Amino acid sequence: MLRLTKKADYGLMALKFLAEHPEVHSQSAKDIAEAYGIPPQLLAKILQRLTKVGLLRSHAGINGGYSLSRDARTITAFEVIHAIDGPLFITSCGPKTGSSRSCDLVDSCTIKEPLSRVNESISELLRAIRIADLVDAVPFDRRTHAKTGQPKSAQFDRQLVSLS
Amino acid sequence: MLRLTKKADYGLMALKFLAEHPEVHSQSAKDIAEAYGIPPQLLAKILQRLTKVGLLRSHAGINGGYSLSRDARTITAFEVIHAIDGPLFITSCGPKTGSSRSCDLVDSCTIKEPLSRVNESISELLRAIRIADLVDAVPFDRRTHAKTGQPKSAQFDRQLVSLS
DNA sequence: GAAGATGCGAGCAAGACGGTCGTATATCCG
DNA sequence: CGGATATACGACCGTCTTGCTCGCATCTTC
Repeated sequence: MLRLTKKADYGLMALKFLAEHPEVHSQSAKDIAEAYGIPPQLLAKILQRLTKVGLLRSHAGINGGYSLSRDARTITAFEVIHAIDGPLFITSCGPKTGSSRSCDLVDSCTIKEPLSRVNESISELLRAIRIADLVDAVPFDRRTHAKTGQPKSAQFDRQLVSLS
Repeated sequence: MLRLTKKADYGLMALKFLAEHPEVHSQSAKDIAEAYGIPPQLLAKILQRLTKVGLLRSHAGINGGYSLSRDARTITAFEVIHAIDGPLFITSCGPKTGSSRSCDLVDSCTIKEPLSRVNESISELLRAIRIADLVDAVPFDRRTHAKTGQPKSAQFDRQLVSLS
């Protein structure tokens, strides 16, 4: 499984949408939701959460809506996912006995430590992906014919290529 | 969350346990479960699934149990997770309209394609980790003092270091 | 044939997830 | 002012997943 939630998907899609329309001052949650067929009220709540963590700026009132609070090239997928889904642990047992329900085999779980390094790697992977990268992305079938001169995000490609 | 299930954790722990005790011909599910405080019946089902995909060999009867069907250095974490949790997709929408419930915005999901590359990267990451690597793993605080001459799995370290 | 093991299906409680509703509040415009 | 449009927020709810148990059949050794 290892999949992220629909809410995180929606959040990323919304940020991408905002990044694609920089000329519009602010887009309402309803507008974005209709563009993708997302339940408007659900998206609204997601955008509110993204606003609370400072990724978005909100503006109420007529012609109000949301806008990116930072440049799309500085917002990482990790931030978005973390804001919506909370901290990600590949191990089922969280690292701390804090707020999260720590499983009862914290001491006997011999596998948690080596996998926490994988966890860190995935985090770094997501930290290397920025909203701007999603905007520039090209479908696979067109990718082969794309002129590769000066890609927008060299680090993004390097990260992925080095692993495949 | 992006975490793998407890079942996958249990499966990896069990395989690691088997890899750590190569001298014993076969360990029963009950023995392994007691070693880690895992519900025996649940672990039994997990091991049965791992047997069905060919990662384990089972033997019924008295003094029966499970044993690795291949060398621990050839079994990847990806195989185990895939066998237990099924295929992993970082996007909430599966790639095919097949068995899995494909979400209704397959066409409007503009984010699925770029993230599928991340998905592939994570797969490669897990494919690079073998059960033998889990056995050799050393806790972090002891890791700094460990003599690094000839590590057991150079590729494992290289993969992780290159990302952190 | 009894004991100890796997194989397998059904079932079940708790929680997560996706989504809705209602209401309060802020802002713009006429 | 007052209506229209938007965000802010909490409560709620149905459904699916997850973790786990139970029961029974089957296999194998002593």
